[in-house]
Amino acid sequence: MTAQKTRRHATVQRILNAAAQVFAETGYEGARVDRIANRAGVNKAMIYYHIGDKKALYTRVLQKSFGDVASRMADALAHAATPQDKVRAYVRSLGQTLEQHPHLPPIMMRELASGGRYLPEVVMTDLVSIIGSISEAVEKGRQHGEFKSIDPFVMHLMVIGGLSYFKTSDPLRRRYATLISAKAGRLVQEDGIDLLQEIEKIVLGALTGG
Amino acid sequence: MTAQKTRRHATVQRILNAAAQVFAETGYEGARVDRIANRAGVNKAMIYYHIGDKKALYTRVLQKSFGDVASRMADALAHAATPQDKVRAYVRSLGQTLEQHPHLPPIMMRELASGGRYLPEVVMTDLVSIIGSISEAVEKGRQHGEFKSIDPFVMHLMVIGGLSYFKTSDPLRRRYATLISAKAGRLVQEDGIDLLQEIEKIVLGALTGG
Amino acid sequence: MTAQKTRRHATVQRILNAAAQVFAETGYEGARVDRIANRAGVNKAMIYYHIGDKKALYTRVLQKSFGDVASRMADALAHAATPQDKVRAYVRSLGQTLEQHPHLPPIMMRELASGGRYLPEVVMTDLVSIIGSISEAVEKGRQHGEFKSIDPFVMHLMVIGGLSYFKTSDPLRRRYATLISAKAGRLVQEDGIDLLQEIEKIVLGALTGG
Amino acid sequence: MTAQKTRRHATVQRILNAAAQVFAETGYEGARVDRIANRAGVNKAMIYYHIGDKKALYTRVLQKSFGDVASRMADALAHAATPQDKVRAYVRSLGQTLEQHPHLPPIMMRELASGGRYLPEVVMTDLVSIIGSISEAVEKGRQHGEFKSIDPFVMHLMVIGGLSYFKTSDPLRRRYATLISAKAGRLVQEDGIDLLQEIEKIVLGALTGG
DNA sequence: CATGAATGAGTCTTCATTCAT
DNA sequence: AATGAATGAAGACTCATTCAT
Repeated sequence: MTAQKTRRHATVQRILNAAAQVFAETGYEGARVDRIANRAGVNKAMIYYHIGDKKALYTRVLQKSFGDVASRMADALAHAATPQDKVRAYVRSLGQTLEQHPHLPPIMMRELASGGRYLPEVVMTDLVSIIGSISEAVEKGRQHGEFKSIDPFVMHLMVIGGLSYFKTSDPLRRRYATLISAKAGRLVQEDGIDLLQEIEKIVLGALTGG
Repeated sequence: MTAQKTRRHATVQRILNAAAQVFAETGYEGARVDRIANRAGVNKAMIYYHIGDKKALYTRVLQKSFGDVASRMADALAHAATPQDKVRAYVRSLGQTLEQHPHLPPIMMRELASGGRYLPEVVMTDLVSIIGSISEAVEKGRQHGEFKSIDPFVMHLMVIGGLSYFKTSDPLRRRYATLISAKAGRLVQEDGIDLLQEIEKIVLGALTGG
Repeated sequence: MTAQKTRRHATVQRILNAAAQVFAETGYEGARVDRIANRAGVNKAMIYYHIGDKKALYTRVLQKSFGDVASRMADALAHAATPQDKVRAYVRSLGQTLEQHPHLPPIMMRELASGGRYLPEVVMTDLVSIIGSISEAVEKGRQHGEFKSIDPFVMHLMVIGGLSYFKTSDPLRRRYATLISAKAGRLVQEDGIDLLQEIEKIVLGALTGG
Repeated sequence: MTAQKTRRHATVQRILNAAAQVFAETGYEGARVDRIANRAGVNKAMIYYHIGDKKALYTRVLQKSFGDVASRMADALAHAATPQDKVRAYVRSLGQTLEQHPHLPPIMMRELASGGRYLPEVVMTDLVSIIGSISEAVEKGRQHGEFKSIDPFVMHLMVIGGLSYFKTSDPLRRRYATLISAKAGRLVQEDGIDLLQEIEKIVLGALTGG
């Protein structure tokens, strides 16, 4: 029984991982169930057997992925003391989570692009709770006189949007590397760029600056 | 003859506008040629006659849309004198262009999400030139001692990403208005928010601050 | 325009006829849209283009077929004067209609077998109106003292059921011809049997007899 | 060993009963092996283990069901003395058997509708023997001068067809009760109708009547 | 130019059947 | 015997694209 349960769980995980990849690469409409099955190394019918139809599969992927973002963020913020630390932890947590779930930015961006057509409420709750937490930190910093009055929602969108755009523009930056270095010179960094540090610098600069 | 040319031009424009909308709403894979024809009020075969297949249609939409972004930006930067003015003009130009072409953020985000699969080089050239211009302005400000050392590429991604996320999250913000106000309180602004001013504040704050 | 309309109409008719055959032979569940398209000599997608999905196609077939039964019956009864003539016309009309639409008995029987799962209300109205008409005739005959008191609904079920069973048992009677003549002897008639006359004899015998 | 045999037998019976129901409700093509297994409360693979594939299962159901009809009929006719009694016993036996095996009419009707595609010869032998018996009775009645010359095969089809149509039309009569009472008035009876008595009246009326 | 009809290659989904444990 | 997992072959339906008029 335990052996069977383990086997089942492994199959489901393989399916969900493959699905996350394929959905990220091609979007919901472009994703082919066949392709997901192939990449997961399972028979296509097994997806329907273990999970359900394409939409159910997509929802499972969303829940799993976004749930992880929220729980990591909650953890990170809980371990930070001062507002400044919380802001740093916030940027760092987001950055690390997106690093470890490279399918997240594409999926999030497509969801937004389609008006959140398939986004289940559970996921939305997670996302809103993140905004709530960082807003709270910014507000507290303002009350303590450490921070200037900055709109935390706009700030959050710039951070998450900037991170997403950076991550997803990677293939383009590689493909058009010569074009870019010709037109934009040394200003566009190589992989070596410490993205999170730069974002942190901009955010804290705006919050604390002159 | 001229009358015919005008008619033809009008038809093509109607098709391109309809296509921009549909591609923005549903993405390339989700877009249906039938739907585009319907929304343009033309017979489906006319799309093939006037423009070509779905891919060609998509490329035309991309070129038309992104070309406009670049030319407006060039214009805006040319009329700004100081580095600070240039940064303000940059934010304002981007914001206004996206305001007038609401299909742009979704299309851009989906393109990035798919690794720029269909992005033609012409478009890429436009995008890179924008980055080049703003980088130049930032660098000049730094040399003048007005600006701190901020990575202009990361800054640009935060601006364009923030704008895109803000625009495209509108339907979600409406749909989950109650959920949002419950969890994130007054911190999430209503439509009244002056988005561009907030972004400007953050960017200039980071560039000039403390 | 007229040429196109004619062409369209012809295609639709070919589809409906083929569908009636295939639904009769194999039932709704057993029918293959591919097979219907083949038999109609049209591309499968044309069925969806002209009519709709499998269910819509089935409904169309039912309406067309049963509608014909009802209108022929109304016609036949209108031209009969006395109750006895009406009963004769009733049997004859049913018999002839089923003769000309050999797919009707199988379809009706399967519908009944499945509890009328797909039977649209329009069809039911037709069927009920037939029962109403013959009931009226039987009642009138009873009031005139020509007929004994016979339940017209049961009588109708025996007539329509008997006709259906006779028509649909034809292939079995052929396949097991030797078995039948061995066990049931001369009592089971050949094709030469005048079915309608026999039914008429039984019905009128019961109505007027003894 | 005997305990095991009993267990096995019970399982097989549960499967056959469930299968009879499901085949009756949805036909062979519409029946799902999963559904049969569920309704029987056994694992799907057990059906293949104990009985065989879907077709074998269907054949088993047919044999079991129709075999019962024939043996009950033989019994009933054996206990009837006069031709009239035999006709009464015939109607009554058929009616009671169908009452106790409500899945029989749907299955029989579907078989006929499909030309007896899956009907095994054994079953056909049973059915023919019934016709033989009643034909014999009718013929004897005619020779004794009690009966008029009525074709016993047509009569049988009307009886079995009428019974089948009555039984299977029950759900439709319930669903469209208001429609029916509006159009066909009091003529269509409630459940209280004594169907067998009515059929008997019609059959004996035709056989003996003036 | 314009339109409705036609086509063929998918794409999702289901299901009878078998396998491993 | 019994079970859950696995498989492969359809089958319904869609859609980009082309054709005839």
